[in-house]
Amino acid sequence: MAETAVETLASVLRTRILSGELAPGTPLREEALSSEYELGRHTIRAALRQLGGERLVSIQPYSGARVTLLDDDDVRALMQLRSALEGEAVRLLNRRSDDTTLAGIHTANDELRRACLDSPTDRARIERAHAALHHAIVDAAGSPRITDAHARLEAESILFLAQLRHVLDAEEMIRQHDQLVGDLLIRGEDAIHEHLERAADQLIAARAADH
Amino acid sequence: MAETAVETLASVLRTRILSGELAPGTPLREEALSSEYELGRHTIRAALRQLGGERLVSIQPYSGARVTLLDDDDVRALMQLRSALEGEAVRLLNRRSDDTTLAGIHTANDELRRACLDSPTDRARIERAHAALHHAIVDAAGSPRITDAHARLEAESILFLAQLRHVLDAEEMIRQHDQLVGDLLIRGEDAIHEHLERAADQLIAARAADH
DNA sequence: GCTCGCAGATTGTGTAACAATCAATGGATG
DNA sequence: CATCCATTGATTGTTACACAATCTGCGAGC
Repeated sequence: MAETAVETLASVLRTRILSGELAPGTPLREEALSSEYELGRHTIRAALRQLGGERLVSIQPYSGARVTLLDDDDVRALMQLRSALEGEAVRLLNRRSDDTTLAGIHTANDELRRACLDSPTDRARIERAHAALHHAIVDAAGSPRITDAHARLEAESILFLAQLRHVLDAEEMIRQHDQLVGDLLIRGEDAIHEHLERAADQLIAARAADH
Repeated sequence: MAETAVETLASVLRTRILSGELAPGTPLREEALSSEYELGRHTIRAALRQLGGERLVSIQPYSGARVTLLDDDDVRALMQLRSALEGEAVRLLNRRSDDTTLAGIHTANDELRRACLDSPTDRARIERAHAALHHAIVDAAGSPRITDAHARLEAESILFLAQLRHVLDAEEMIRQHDQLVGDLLIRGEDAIHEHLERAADQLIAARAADH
């Protein structure tokens, strides 16, 4: 059955990164990981290389690996991809749009609201709920292919959310998503395009502000 | 200035894979690469792990790395992403649609036709031209963010083309793209959605045929 | 205060060795 | 003759050690 050490390590680190425990920018030192997990340095390096290929960590020669900090271009490219894909999902959704398919979206939005109100400081929970809502929207389109395609962007999207933490408080999070869900049927794809573009703009503007 | 050995190796292998010199399914043996490039096995392994993260090679425990063979689900997810993105590009394109922006598309299509007629056996050249045409369509939308997002899918798209080789001959390639370019302005995004879906279906059907 | 250079820390790469697993070969058996 | 199983050879997975290459921060000297 043999899951190799490199694979398990990569998957553990991936989880720690996506949960926000390892924040974007955090350095990942080989010796530290080596003694923490009791694995040889080469094993660590292989796992880091793999995560590098997945864009979850960035590797600078002779300076080491750190959790990826998405730069402005990364953010815009990622959001454009999501925008195109989620927009397509919404278009399909509005073509079928029976009430049962929308139930999942409202449930997910309620869950997000509850997370924001119950535990506004537990960002990991909020981010999971946030990702789940967007996932639900894509799912509601009823195309397994779109769901697959969206899943491929999910890891990086969560990385984006981890950076958005300091920009968007829980209240604003609720407000924006209530509006999104309310507008979905009326304004269609434009609603989600705007929603995603606003998020990207907010992060980029906030970063420009602390110059 | 120090480009590390792992990086150069990864980039050399990437090029060889995307040029089609290393066909999908080809095994990549560590010892062989080690003596071919005169590098230690660990260096090879690190590069392979990175390419694994980029999805260009698939690594099976204790059985080694091979150039990724996209399965049906991979193909559908990739095409759905491209479809959403290129569809978005076409929508933008038709909103501006001045003649100069279209010139690039026609040039690229002419180049593709020339490649198919001049050297129908030089698949690498045809694939470059093919990728360039789709790239030109996305470029014509005039949004650098969409271009960025599309670039991220390009490597895997070329991998898809490498597998499409045995399914689509040069003649059919010309026909489908002449139709696509002709329909772009009239039918808009639907034209490109159909174009991409047909390509995916053809590959999947052909594979089902040799069971 | 600034620059230079040195020293320590960290990463990059290689070699050697061995364990773990796979794959194919070949017999033993029905 | 076909089938199953075991052995063997090839390949990958992992480690330890060594050393080179490079970065980084700190202090000496100006």
